[in-house]
Amino acid sequence: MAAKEVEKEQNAMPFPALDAKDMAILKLLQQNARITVREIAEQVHLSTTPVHERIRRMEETGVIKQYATLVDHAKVKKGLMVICYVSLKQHNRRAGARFIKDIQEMQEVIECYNISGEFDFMLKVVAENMDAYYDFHVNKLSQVDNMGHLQSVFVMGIIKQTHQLVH
Amino acid sequence: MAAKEVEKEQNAMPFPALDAKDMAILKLLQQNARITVREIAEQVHLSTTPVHERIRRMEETGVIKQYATLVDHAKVKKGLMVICYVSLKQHNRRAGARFIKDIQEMQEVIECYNISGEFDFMLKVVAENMDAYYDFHVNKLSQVDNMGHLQSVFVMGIIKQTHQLVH
DNA sequence: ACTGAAAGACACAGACT
DNA sequence: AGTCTGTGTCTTTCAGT
Repeated sequence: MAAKEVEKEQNAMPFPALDAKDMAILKLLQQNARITVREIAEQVHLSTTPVHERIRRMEETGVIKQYATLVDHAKVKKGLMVICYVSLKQHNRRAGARFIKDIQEMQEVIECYNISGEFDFMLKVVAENMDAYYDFHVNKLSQVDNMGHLQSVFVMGIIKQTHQLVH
Repeated sequence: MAAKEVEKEQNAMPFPALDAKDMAILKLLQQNARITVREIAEQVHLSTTPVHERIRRMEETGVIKQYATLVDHAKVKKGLMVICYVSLKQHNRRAGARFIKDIQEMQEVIECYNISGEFDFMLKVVAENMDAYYDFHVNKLSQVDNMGHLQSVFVMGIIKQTHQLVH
């Protein structure tokens, strides 16, 4: 398969509805991004050309966002995972945009969602250990402009972690 | 690259410390699981053989967990994301194990963590829409044995979502 | 551990049904 | 929208630093 990276405007194009064969292809790719087109073709009972064409189209239309390699947290010294809740002092557009920009630049923050409820954002943060997280919390996150309340919830165990949206 | 799937015992083997070249390889693979060995070799200033060997070793030792294809939630009809907090009534080992087994079988639950604080678990749930989530909440999640309190927080916007642990 | 070469497998494009 | 065929590129192995 090609070494070409998927980088498209995510919501730019309309896309035709995915049929059962597209879903079957996606399911296989989800589990193993490096499966060969041949192997997919065999399993979905097509030849390589249409499989190739369908994958190309799903890349183009943004159905496929990325081919990612998932790495063991602990083995790259990111053994601590923390869920962090944030509320801002002010809620105008400028303040929000500034916060978002800051968050996107922080390598420790691997996910950030705008959420309903008493807090404004939920962050997933990874760090080597508690010292590193404390440093991040006190010296980076707390220092962000317009920061209101902050609450940390520690992940003590990973029960399930998957990216399987298609079944 | 091979179409071989990575499926090893996650914590089974010891692994030698990763050096700077391993990290550089991991960084490239994280961003694009389908990059060619040749391209990696060029960028880290090695020939293909050692790159191939290093990747193979990181697969074996579980540093590389999976080559995954990441799919656009909305485009596969999983546009609604909900964070769901769960507390159990009883906290003995059997009750916990039973809950974990049930959760792992639910396709709607894509992540589940054991957490500190007033709740026992945090779940990330995806569904097509609010109706589908309501159905999941009332007819599946609430029905789980030993279920205590349940609280849902809705994701209104995705600010950041990455798997980049190595920089 | 690395380089370089060499064999076989693969992606990808083209002509056609 | 699909199968078949061919070309160039890639993975993967092996002998030699």
